[in-house]
Amino acid sequence: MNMSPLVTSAVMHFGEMGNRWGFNRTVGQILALIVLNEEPLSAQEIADALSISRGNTSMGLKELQSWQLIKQHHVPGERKEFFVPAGTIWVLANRVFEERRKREIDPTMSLLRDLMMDTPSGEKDIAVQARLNEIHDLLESVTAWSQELQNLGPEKLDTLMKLGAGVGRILELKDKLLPAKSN
Amino acid sequence: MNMSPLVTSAVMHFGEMGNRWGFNRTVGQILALIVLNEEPLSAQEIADALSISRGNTSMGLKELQSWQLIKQHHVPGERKEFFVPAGTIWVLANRVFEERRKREIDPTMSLLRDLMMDTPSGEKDIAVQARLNEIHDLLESVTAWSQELQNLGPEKLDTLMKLGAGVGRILELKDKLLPAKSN
DNA sequence: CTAAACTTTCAGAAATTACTGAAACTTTAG
DNA sequence: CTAAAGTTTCAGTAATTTCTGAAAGTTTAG
Repeated sequence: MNMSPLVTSAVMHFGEMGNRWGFNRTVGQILALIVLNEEPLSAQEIADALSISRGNTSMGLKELQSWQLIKQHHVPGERKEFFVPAGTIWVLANRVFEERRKREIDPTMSLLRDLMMDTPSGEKDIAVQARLNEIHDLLESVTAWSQELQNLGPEKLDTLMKLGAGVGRILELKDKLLPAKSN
Repeated sequence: MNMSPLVTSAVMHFGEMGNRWGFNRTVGQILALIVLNEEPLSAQEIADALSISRGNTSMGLKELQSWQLIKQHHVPGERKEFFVPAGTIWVLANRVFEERRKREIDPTMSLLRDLMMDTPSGEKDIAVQARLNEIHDLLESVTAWSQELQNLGPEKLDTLMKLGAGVGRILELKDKLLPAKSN
């Protein structure tokens, strides 16, 4: 399995981006390689193509599976396991998003809730709690909203995006349109 | 400047979260401290409160300024500089979002565009370019949309969020409502 | 059961990233 | 101009993260 220059560039880049996206270089490279190949790849092929150790490859694949970005693919008559992307690009992007939310936002929300329950130990702490509350509410809004978008699915999301600045206008109309909404 | 237990917990947590949010532990702690204090803080006070070196503090403040999350605040009659948050929580959240987009998405979009221009070196590369194109379009949609949200501002965003699943319904109505839209 | 084919684990090495503190620099009061 | 008050830089060190490769583990064919 030797990579074309095109694939090589893309794989290298996704490796560099990897750490910014929440996983490390190798994991990013492995993901790119699997996504860009239509043929399922074995762990050994991946290790060879990327010139990384078999052990590292194994750990990377494990991590990508824990993110649900790739899945195993059994080829009849073959002993070894092959790997393919866990879904369309849209699905993968959602998974990354979701996973990052779990790591980057949820723990903070949870802590903020706890801190808001604590008895303030003085004047200043009351103001601090107000701030924390503000942060909490913002995070809550953002997560609620991002989940909403994920539920919409790609086509509707696309409509929404094409709407662009029109969203503002629609919002203004909304009350007239859905006056008796139940939620 | 000694921190109350409440502030300490929050600061420590934001430190831990720091690296997940794109900056390091110390930078996260400094930000939390500045945001939670209504009084402007000097570099020395920050270094003391967090027990970190003056040099590290200076670098952290510099980074936070480059992210536009804090700004200097001059106290008349005082020689030293003080620091305060660069805006409301909403503004800060937007800045973080924006900055991360620049680091995490823009470089990839740019590379993808370049790779799509390259002459494919074979059969397979054509399929690869199709994939890359798909990724590019998705990223483009996401960034366009996130900018849209930022322009809405917090109040409208809030309306939108309260709407929740209603968004889907509105989308279905949209064509009837804005049949002659120009964008 | 055994051997072959393959995978995973993990201790230590390598690479990367963050932090300290002393020296260099800047600004302002006098 | 000089000294004092403050800030920034950066070489070296410390801490953290990632990677390797050999050993241990697993599965299946026969």
